[in-house]
Amino acid sequence: MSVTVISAIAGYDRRMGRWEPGAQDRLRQAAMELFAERGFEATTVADIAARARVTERTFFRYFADKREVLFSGEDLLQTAFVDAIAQAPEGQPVWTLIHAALDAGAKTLQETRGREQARAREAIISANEALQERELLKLTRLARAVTKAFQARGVAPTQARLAGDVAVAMFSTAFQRWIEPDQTRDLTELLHEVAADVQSITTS
Amino acid sequence: MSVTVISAIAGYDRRMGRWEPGAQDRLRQAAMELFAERGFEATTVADIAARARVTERTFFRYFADKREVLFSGEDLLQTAFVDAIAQAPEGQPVWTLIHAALDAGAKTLQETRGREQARAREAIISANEALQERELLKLTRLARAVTKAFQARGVAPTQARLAGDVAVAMFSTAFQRWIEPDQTRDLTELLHEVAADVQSITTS
DNA sequence: GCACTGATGACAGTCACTGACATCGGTGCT
DNA sequence: AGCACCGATGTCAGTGACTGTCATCAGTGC
Repeated sequence: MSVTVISAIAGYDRRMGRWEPGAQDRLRQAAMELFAERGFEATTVADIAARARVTERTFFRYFADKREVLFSGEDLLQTAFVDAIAQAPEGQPVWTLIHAALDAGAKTLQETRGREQARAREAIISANEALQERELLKLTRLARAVTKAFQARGVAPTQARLAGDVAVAMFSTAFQRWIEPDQTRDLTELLHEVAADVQSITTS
Repeated sequence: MSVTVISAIAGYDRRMGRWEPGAQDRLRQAAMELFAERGFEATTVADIAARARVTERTFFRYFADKREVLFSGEDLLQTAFVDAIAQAPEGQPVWTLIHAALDAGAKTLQETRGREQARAREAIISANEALQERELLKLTRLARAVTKAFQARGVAPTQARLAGDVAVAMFSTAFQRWIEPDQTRDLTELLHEVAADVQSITTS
């Protein structure tokens, strides 16, 4: 991070090596800036590459496609969910495990990104359908990973799938409320509220 | 339908008008065939257009993009869900309304497509990530429509959102089981099973 | 010195998608 | 009949995302 900032401000000195290091980080940052300034569609990959002082080809060496630059490093969240489920004591009900996973996820999210950065990112994503599609794919992968973690604990396939979907729905809903304007409450607190809401819905 | 088949078999006679009618249906059918034969990526829009006896440009007049040709006519499902919620008697709990919406959706789905056609379509979609993304976007739109319908009945925003997500998760899960090989049970029956599973999960 | 590696550049190519304009049967009006 | 207009389609020239392939050359180890 500090390297990127310094080189971006002071310029890169060729004596330091053949190429300025940190190309991937520069690309990520350039993309975020340009998407925020002009929007996703109005930004070309060539624009991003130019701002990051590399070629377009290099962009595609680091990111599978133009959208992916906004979605790297979410393995952390998945790991948090899965580990929380796998490491919980034996014999606990599914609902308790979902709670544990959600709390672990909230903790990871708040460590990884602050609320303001999360807002900036969501503003970009919500302005573009293609980006929403990618986010939904990532969320579904998360849900399936949770499903797999439940199945590993012996939960029946259908229940495991539903547990994954419900957990992710709860997390997304709480997340949306967390980044609302003027929202000051903690993500964990909102998650507990959401959990109560789910229970009140499924009780006829 | 009969028009399409007849013209496809017998060829089109120019005396019948300037252009062979039913271009959109021909495009849909050509796309399904080619995606099933070669896969989505290995099929170009030019291929589809050629088989449907139109130009590539005409394809894009009917479908916003290459993926969309597999996802038209989903409004019916959404309408079924929303109407079922809107038209239910006053004072019923959310869980009962979800049941009603799901049953209406199941009925619509079984009328629109048979199980075999649903299987063929899912086989194509599950073989390609980009198509999965589009399907997830459609499902999320469905969930949001359900959310809106619940809000219109006075359900609080957060609960309404969760209700939409849970309803769609239940429908997707039951649908997946419905199209499993050798599955003979009815979609409605599977939905009721899934509903019981959700309740058992959310009960600690 | 010297071979080798790994990150990058250079460049040509494919394909999804778009805008602008041309074409010409059908339809209705006079 | 003649004529003007409409609407579905064709034609064509783009732009931009993404890919395959080969060249380059500082650093590294021997």
